[in-house]
Amino acid sequence: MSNNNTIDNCSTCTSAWKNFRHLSKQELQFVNENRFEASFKPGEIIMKQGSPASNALFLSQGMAKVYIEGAKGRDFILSIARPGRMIMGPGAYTTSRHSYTVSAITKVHACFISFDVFRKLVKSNGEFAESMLEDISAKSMRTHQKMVNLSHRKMPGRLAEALIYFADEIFMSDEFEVLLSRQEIGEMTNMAKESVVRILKEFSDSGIIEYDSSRIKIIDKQKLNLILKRG
Amino acid sequence: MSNNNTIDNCSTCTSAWKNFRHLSKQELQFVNENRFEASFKPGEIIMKQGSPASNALFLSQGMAKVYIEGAKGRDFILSIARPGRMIMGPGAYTTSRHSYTVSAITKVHACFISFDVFRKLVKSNGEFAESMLEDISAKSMRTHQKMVNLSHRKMPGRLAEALIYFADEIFMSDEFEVLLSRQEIGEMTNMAKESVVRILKEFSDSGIIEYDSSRIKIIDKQKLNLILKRG
DNA sequence: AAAATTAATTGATATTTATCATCTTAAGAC
DNA sequence: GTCTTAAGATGATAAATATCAATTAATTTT
Repeated sequence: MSNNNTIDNCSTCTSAWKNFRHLSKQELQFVNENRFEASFKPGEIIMKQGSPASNALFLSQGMAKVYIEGAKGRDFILSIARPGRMIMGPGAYTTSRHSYTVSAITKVHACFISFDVFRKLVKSNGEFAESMLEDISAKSMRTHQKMVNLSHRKMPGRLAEALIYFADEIFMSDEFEVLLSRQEIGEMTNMAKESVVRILKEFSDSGIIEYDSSRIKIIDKQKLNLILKRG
Repeated sequence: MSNNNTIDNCSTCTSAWKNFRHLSKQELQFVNENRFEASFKPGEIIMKQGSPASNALFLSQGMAKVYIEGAKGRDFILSIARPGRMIMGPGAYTTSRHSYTVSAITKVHACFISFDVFRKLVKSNGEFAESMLEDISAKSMRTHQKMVNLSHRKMPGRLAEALIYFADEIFMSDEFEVLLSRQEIGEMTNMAKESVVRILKEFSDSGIIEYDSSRIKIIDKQKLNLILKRG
């Protein structure tokens, strides 16, 4: 009764959020009954900054970019979203507006879970509430780290950080197809697209990476980590 | 039974955290029984990054700077803490280490509340758990905003932001004694101390502010807001 | 109050980084 | 497949910003 996209049930879903382990069968069933699915093509917007934050988002397939739309049309990419992670901005508990935009960078299959469900579970299930705090705290921690890194490091350090982020946390491999344009890598590292191109070339010239347009391979991770450390 | 420093009880404390309103009398009493107080002189460290995160911190008097100690001794000031706000970094729910350092910039009287108390209350009181999420979300929101601002704005915009932050959120007046050195203002806005001096002077020359070393008065807030908007 | 230390200021200069213009290459559209 | 458009690459230049060196206030210590 399921095609290759539709998800039968949260309890059997392989991409289910790990924090759901704190829910009882009944609670998980409650979640299951209050979710809906949708598919997106690359480039499509899944969640729009400023729109009412009525749902949390979970990807079951594909990847998306999470970004803040700043003034004058300048975007700031916060992270790349993948299955298994909750996508719920701080707006959910403050302004009730999405605090960032999420758009698909591959084909995406997504699950929306009503925020009312979360609210209810947080109030009634202490373990779950705590796990929510843990999740949000972990994100906050990364944000702090990222802010300091952006502020204290020069371009090579910032780009090195992004490459290591791709390799270790997104693609789980030292060789990968970036999916982001140079422009977008710049929006992640606070660099002009031309600077991304130039420093990528520098890295290539000094044997740290090899690349062929969208395919990047980290050759000398030690050196890359050194650049990261040095700033 | 109380000198000018000691606090009798959370229920009568004028600086008590507003989220404690979600607690029952018994729960508030529980908090009250598990807190301890301490005083600090300017410059003293109240909470040290990396040390075990066993307590949440509340100021009952005075102000402190909250900062991340980055690599190579470079600090990054996140915010100025004042009474009425909870000071608990994301480390509390993740690494169990303080994720930043807090040090007094005036005489400070502070209240430490064991983190176990919070953990217990979060699990047993859904309203309180929700209010914790709200508090943390609001902080996270600001952090996002700050990160984008630091990345997208040039120095005048960043300094304008800091001045407006001081006036509107810290000193509640357009004229104030900064308390932070030029160096520290730089650590907040990601500028070299010399650049802080120069842009402060620019603002003064164009009639936006007046200043005499540590005392700053905002004359033309409209223009300052314009600089903020323009970036 | 004199001495010593620290912070603020200023000017000169070097570094970092963005912008602009142009060209090339790759990817879609028909 | 050719045309069109978007992305990538490169060099030249300008703008933003940090660093260095020197000087002048402040502040603290003695």
